Amino acid sequence: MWSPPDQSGYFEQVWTLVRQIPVGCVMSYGQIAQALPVPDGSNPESYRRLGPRWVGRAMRHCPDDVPWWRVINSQGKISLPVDSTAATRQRERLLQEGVQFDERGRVDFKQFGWIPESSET
DNA sequence: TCCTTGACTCAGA
DNA sequence: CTCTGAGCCAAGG
Repeated sequence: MWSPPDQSGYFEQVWTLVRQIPVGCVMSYGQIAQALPVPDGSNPESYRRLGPRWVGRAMRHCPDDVPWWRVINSQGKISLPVDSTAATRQRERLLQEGVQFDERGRVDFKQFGWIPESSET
């Protein structure tokens, strides 16, 4: 959906940030969008709405070296169809890394959520 | 060419 | 806590 002016560049920013998520931690699409700078040609208000979806799109096109499974929605749940192979694989990977799921299949951000150090070195 | 469909989030009932 | 509806733009059938 609605790509930013520089989709490729934005995607790379997303991937770069996702690659920084430590093992055993998770981030939401919204957090990622919020942590990234507002793309040129887009105002903060619109970006607040579109950002998360752009991040989601970036995840769908992410390279193999991006830990996409550490990205979930703001509800702490996997944002993929429950039946899908991808969703199952994501849950398995997170469990492997020590991320625990609620009885309702939710991850507690207070425990596993990761906030970027504002700006890394 | 028109219509459907998106790895989302927030607010309200 | 769970469920619904709105916001926004482009690509594919």
